[in-house]
Amino acid sequence: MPELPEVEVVRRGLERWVSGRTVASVEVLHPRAVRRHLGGGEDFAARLKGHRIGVARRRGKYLWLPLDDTDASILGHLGMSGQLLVQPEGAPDEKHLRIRIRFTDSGSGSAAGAPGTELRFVDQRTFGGLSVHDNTPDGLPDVIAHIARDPLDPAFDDAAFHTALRLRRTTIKRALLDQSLISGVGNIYADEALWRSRLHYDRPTATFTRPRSYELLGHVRDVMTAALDVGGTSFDSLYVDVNGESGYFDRSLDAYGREGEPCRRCGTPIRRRPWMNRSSYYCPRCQRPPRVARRG
DNA sequence: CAAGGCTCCTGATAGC
DNA sequence: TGCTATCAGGAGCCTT
Repeated sequence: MPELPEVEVVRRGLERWVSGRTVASVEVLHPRAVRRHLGGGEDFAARLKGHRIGVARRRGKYLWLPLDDTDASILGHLGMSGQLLVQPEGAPDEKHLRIRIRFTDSGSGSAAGAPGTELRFVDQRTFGGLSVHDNTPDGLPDVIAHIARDPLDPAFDDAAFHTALRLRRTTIKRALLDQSLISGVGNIYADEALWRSRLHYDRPTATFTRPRSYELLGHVRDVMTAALDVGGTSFDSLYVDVNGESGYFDRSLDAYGREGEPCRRCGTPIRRRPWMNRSSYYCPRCQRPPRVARRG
């Protein structure tokens, strides 16, 4: 389940292995993988062919590859199970291979004799996908203009985040998952940051003081940075980075997925609660529910 | 306009 | 054995 750290690992892999290469051909093997591309698979392929890939960029969980000499980019989202793999040409197709992108510097067009590589989008659950969009004047694909900056972005405005949080009439975990308020945080890192902050997921955002908001942001950054340092999180074999290497940050999680296991601070068994059609993991002792009566 | 619920999808797993 | 139910969940879209 890729969140910001995992997507950043992928972005770095793309920058290393894909940026600067020119697209020779594109194969779309599953229409759902390009469903955000309004022109369909054929148009997607046509928009890429012959264009050189610029430096890979990322905002939150979105990443994009600018197409040089155009005002457009390939936008990608990994969804739940998406992978961008750089594979040797001729390697057996993955079971859930959705899109294949070949480059001019390999295969039959290769001047060197070395086997070339291709970029593959592999996605079991097909929540992710690739598409081409025009850029805004800021160089952002237009369809993600509503996505907020992420907490690792140097231009992220902590004070504005606190102000926005105070104005919301919602609870803290919902706010953390709202990509128009702060991007890159998913269910896993939300639970981890809340555990570190000793905050219950149902605490109303309107109760947040500035120090509390800042402390939470600090923990969000710390847990993401720690995950980045070990190359991303992996809970099953679905997530691997751009070169197919799994992360292992899941061994360092304190709350997520630890139902019944002792809290690493106080020993109380971690609880799992159904929440918004998913789960929230928290320590019932360290993260006390708000006193305010909850509806429902 | 904001908030919250629904839905898309596949595979692993549990229960009967 | 084989079926069904449940869970994983990001984010666009729709309703209230």
